[in-house]
Amino acid sequence: MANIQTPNAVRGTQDIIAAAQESFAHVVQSFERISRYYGFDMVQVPVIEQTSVFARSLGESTDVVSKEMYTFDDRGGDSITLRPEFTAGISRAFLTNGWQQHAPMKLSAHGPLFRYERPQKGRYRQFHQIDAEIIGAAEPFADTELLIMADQLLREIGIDDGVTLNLNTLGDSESRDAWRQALITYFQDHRNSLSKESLNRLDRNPLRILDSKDDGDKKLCQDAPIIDDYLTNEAQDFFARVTQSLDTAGVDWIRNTRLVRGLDYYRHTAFEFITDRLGAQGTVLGGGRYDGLIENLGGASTPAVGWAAGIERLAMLVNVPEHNGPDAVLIPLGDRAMEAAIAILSDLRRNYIIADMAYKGNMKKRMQKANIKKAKLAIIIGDDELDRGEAAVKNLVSGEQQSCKIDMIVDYVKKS
RNA sequence: GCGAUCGUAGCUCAGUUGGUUAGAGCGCCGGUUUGUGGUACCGGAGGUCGGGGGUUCGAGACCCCUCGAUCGCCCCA
Repeated sequence: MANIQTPNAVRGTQDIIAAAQESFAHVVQSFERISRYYGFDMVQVPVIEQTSVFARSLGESTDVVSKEMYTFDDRGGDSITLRPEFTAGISRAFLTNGWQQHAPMKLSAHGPLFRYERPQKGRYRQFHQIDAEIIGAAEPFADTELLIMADQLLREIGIDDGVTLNLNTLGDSESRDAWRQALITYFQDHRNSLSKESLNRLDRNPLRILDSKDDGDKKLCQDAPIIDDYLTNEAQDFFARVTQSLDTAGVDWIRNTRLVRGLDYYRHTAFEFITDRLGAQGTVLGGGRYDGLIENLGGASTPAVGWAAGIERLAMLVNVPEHNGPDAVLIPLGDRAMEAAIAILSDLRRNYIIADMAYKGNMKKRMQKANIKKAKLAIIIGDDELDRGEAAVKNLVSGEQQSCKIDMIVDYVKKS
């Protein structure tokens, strides 16, 4: 062997097989199915976008934009960014393709995202999300529909009992700005008791202080102004209609007045489905309304709502039952038998029977292989059987063995 | 970006205050069984102890650097 240092996988990336892959696929498949039921169209959007797509929409001062994006100049000198989230790219697609004509549009997507963060459990540099957006709908029903859909998804993948829907409103721009100002004033007055991190947040993202895990901050937040006192009548009404519809639909939720979202574009409804089973990475699905985003990208004022969920995080909570082994494993012995086995194997598979072949080693090895794969039947073909036009079929669960005409094997396997 | 813990065989781990040829279980390969799996018994292969440097007569163990993982902060899905 050449003395070459094998390159490692890039930090924060992972290779997913076996049970983890099963769980991952289960989440994606459930999402695809459910999004069809809810009338969403799947979209594919690029993994790379012009950097400005994200810089303008997420907010220049957010952590995602200011220090977590994979940004580089391509060979033509354009600034390109690997998408750190879906919403901005989908909004860009909405504008550049003239999809306004289809509004309101219900779109869903899934795929890899990239953020340059310190990896830990449930947090990776290449990670994957499922994503659902409704663009061009200002009605509270759009918010509700997305939440009902999220709730159904979590139920269907079987993790709803460990996850709680936290709901809040950030109000319209007017409410949000007034509240934000009141918060700044309040925290300015108490800046001596703020933690170092929160002092930092005071300039960049004061709403986030409400999310602080520092005990001193938490205490301070109890008496901080809450959004309810700053909501306009319209904003109040909007939120009331969302919560009422959720109750109508039987979706459980709790009000969390300290829930704010990290990205600048959120207005009105903000929500997170939170679990305590993933340590620091408790948010499993999150989103809200982003009425201002499309304008930030140079489009006409367009209301929109959406959410995204981390596939890895969901997959870690999911319990996928071990899938069955093949219905049959062929065990040919000798060259003639091999040819016969290829014919049988093709025949089985064309009849939608899960089948495989053990073609290495001696008889014992091949039987072991069939056993390890958890096959129901082993179909043994040697020269003796071949001469009689038969195969020996052994039931690996009961241990019983019978012979079967080769042209009857498909029927035989189907019946057992 | 900050703090803590960790990194020994394919996997999970043991390795005493630094002391000869670094161990176990599982897995893998072979045999008991040259056409019959799961069980059992016997044998075997497999390690530059994450990487680099240093201290020492001697380093898997101690020190420094580096890479990676995990946990927390931060951030977020």
